[in-house]
Amino acid sequence: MAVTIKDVSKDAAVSIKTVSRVINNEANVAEATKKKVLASVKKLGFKPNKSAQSLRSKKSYMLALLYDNPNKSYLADVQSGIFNACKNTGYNLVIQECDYKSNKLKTDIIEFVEDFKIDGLIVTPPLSDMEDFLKELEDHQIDYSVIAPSTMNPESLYVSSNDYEAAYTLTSEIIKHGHKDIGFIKGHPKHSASHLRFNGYLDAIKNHGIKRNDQWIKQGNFSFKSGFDAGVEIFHSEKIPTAIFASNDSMAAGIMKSAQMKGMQVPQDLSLAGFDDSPIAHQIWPALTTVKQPVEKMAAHAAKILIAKFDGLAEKTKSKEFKSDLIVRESLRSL
Amino acid sequence: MAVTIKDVSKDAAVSIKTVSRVINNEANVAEATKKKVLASVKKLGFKPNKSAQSLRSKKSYMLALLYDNPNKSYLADVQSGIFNACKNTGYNLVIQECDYKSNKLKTDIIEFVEDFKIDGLIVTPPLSDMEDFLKELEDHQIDYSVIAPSTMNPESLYVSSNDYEAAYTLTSEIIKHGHKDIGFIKGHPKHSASHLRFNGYLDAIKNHGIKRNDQWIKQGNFSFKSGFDAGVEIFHSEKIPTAIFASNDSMAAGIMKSAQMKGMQVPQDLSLAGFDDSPIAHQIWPALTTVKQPVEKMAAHAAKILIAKFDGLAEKTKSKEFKSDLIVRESLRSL
DNA sequence: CACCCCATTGATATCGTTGTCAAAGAACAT
DNA sequence: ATGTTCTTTGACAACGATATCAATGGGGTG
Repeated sequence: MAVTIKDVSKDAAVSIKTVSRVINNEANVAEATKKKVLASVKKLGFKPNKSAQSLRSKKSYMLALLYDNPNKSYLADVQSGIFNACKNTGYNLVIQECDYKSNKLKTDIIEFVEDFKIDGLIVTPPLSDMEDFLKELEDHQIDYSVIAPSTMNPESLYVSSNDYEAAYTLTSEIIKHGHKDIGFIKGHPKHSASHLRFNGYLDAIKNHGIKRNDQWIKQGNFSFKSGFDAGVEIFHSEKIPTAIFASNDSMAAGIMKSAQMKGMQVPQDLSLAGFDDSPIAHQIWPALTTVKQPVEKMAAHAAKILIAKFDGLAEKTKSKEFKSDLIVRESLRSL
Repeated sequence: MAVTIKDVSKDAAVSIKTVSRVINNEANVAEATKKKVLASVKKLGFKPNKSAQSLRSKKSYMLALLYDNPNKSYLADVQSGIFNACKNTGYNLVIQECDYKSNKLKTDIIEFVEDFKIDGLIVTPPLSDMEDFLKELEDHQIDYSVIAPSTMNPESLYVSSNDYEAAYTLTSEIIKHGHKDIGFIKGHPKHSASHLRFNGYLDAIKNHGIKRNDQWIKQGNFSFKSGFDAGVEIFHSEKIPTAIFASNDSMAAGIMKSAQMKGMQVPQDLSLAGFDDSPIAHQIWPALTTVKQPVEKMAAHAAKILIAKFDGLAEKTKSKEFKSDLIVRESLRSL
């Protein structure tokens, strides 16, 4: 069988409680004792049994990722980031697909957490925008950290990105390229990012003295199809914009498709910009001008602050805003 | 605190062992007793404590998904499938990113499994092609089920797809459209699917009396860039094929980009086909002719046969081959 | 020197299950 | 009627950690 705490205690000639103290980094253990125990731990290759720890301490060393997101590449990046943050911490990741529209959502998740003794949740959009859901988690004393929350409560754990600024910068860049007629495709109304990006666009054109034209502003939902449909609509207008900024890359790709089907060339007849720098952005031609968020890093940080909280290191690792990068590619041309 | 087995035993006026027997569906419990216990379980809302079960029985009720795959959409589909299969079974999913090139792979995974008492692994390409790795798992008596294995051992648990046939069918379809000059981009040499698809292509052209032209057959690695590079090379040939079949959609998109950059029109100047029906296939224009594998269903089945094995229902749920569908879209035109 | 305090340590109970094994009773054979 | 076997059940130990709380001993104080 595997090495247990008992074996270590025998080898180090101390009680099991002392071993427990050492491996849990508790205070009030003499330096010499600590060294002795750690030597035995290493020598025997002792690893605490997770189930036993979990049973006694009501912790599972499991984080859960909550998601309900159609964007597969986003999901994969988030996972990857969390995974990296968990490495060597003893924590692991369980994933949990949700339906944010389900009215059983709250009870399901709470049951799941209590069932598996999940230590903490990492919540992604659009769940991160559901205030009542987060409230419910708090009521049940469930720890969580939010990626891209709609309101940044300094008490809570979150990572955010500067969507507003990034959209402002990208819009300004389009204007710098000589464009004045700039359309915009809004994202899913339930995502707070949609509003931030839209406001960034609005403020940018306003500050550059460009008047808003609602014929060129369409509601999308982040899906390729919604971008395609928005494109079809816009291209039916009597006047067509010279550039369109879509709130994400999928929708930008949708617009590109509808433009190309109409016989328009990108960027000769129409400049395009997206958001996210998802794989599609450079897998189409011309490649999309877009904004790259450090999704992996953000997710990793979200996991880190949770784990830091559990390990009592909350002071060191705090909620944080991440900066996005503008990536200019061929889909944007100068007029 | 939560309801425990003790509470149930009191309520049902039986011993805790009997309750345990009932919830574990063990034999030799009188029908009347069983009913009584189940009534109490329901009444009190009893749920076994996973940590305690795990500690005592050395099971974790956790499956782990092993992956090392650059294709994010594939990963998301696999996850989704497994997730659905786990629903209502009491099992849950942990994900584990691996590096198939690492020489620590074997020990890392075995350590992970033993550490977390993972009940079973679901192995995806390219790990599923590493015979020595799978052998190692068996040596350690670790249960696993393989998605798309290179050799189908009737003893082992696996789900496979008919890559060879699908590639044969797709190639035949291209030929039916009047093409005789058909290029092929091979996939990652470590994936067994690459060879199956290539062989399907080879046999199809041979059986239709078309001679193989190695100038139009390039080695790729499933990445967009490798497709792009292959396209650039092929378009440097003195004679250019009228159609190219790439072993996956990303590479097909890469070829499309290189063609479009050369001023060629798809499908007017070049027909294209991919494989996988990943999101990119219909997010570019013209949309790709491709092959759709029921990835989610396959992954779900992989999880099901594992769980069935644990629950002793192995007879009912067996390894299985899944059929792919041909999807003809605009990227393929008749000559 | 007696006293107290605090840091350090260990014996033992405990978490909530499942495993072992024996006992009780029913069913069957002799 | 008696012995044998099989089904059903329960008492209690065990899994491997952490929690409680008391014991020990060295150092400081008056």
